[in-house]
Amino acid sequence: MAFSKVEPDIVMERLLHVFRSVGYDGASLTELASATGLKKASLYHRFPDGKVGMARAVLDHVKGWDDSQIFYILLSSEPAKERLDAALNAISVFYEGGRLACILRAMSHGAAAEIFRDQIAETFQNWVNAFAHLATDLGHDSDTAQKLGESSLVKIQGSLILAQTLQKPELFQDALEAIKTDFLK
Amino acid sequence: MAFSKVEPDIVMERLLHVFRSVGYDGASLTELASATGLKKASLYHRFPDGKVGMARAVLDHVKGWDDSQIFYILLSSEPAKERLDAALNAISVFYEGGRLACILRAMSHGAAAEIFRDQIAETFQNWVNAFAHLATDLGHDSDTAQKLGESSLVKIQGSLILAQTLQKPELFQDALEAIKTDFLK
DNA sequence: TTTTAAATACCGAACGATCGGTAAAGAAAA
DNA sequence: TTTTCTTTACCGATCGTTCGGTATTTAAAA
Repeated sequence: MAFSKVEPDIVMERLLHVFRSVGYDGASLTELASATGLKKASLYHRFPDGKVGMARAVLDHVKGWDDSQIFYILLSSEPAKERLDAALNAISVFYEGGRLACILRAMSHGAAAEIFRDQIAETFQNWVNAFAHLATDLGHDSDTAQKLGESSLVKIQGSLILAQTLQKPELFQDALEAIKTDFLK
Repeated sequence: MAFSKVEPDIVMERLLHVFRSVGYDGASLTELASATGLKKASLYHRFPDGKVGMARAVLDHVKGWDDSQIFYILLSSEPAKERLDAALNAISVFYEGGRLACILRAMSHGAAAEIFRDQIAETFQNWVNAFAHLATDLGHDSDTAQKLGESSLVKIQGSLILAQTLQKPELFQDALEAIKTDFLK
């Protein structure tokens, strides 16, 4: 690498921030460029596939975060209750306590929906499965565990929407608490 | 009105369908025109404020639906349990059993977010309040009723997202069932 | 009842602005 | 010097929007 005025990690963070804030269609190259501090053509040097490539890179980046921060924790060999606490804490950090939107939801409308539908569905399903796995470790039967996995994602996604539109981040924290209660019941 | 190739009700339905499907930024005038059967210039005759005016009209239309189909039912003088059933049924119909997205969520990204933020927040709050009111009628105390109102919206919104991305509409029906269980507990 | 004028609705064509994207040249690192 | 990265300048396409003009309907005048 010759030189880079802006570190790749920073670029990734900024792209993620723009996409999750305004959605795929709402994110113009002009905004992506000014947010990253790179000119449009420089973005195309780093992402030869353009806007689609940037979005794909962001989704891959998030997938890596999921693997290391969520699935790794939920499926580790620690005591089940500690795993649940650790995962919910990591989730709370990632969404800044309910102040940031979910990138998967932001990519589920318009032009991006068709391109990334399968990848988004797979990620959601992985989340459901990981939570369901933890539920079985906590003694729930298979059917109940599946329902708990689904309801966890429902509560995370739904509370993020309400937290942001009503500007009440505590609704997100309440939802995380409710998930914990459900699992330990 | 002189003459009208396409009935206003039809136009409203088509606009609603496009906006909720692809979001505000994702809905181009070209698509809105072809969906309604009107040319772009004709859309501007009916909606002098252009795309923003169309979105506002759609949100007003949905507000009217909320008032007559949800709030009217939830706050009527019928027995509380029957009100709950009727409201959940109406909601299920409006979202076609989980196959259609929420227009409010679709308008929460990008350019539309800034324009309609207050109106969207108000509508969500009205939903929460209506559900909370019903909860008190069912004998729940004030705090519990508030939580039930919030969790109802969380489940509706969250399950709509999962139902559509995972293409499993039954997740939405499950959520409606869960709401009923929560209220009657 | 017929004629005429106003009002209403629609549409083709074009507007300036912005979209995502690219080619070529300059500058820094190797 | 070669390679890597950034930059300026630009492209065609599409964006939301507007204009000039044409149907169709309503209503007043004759």
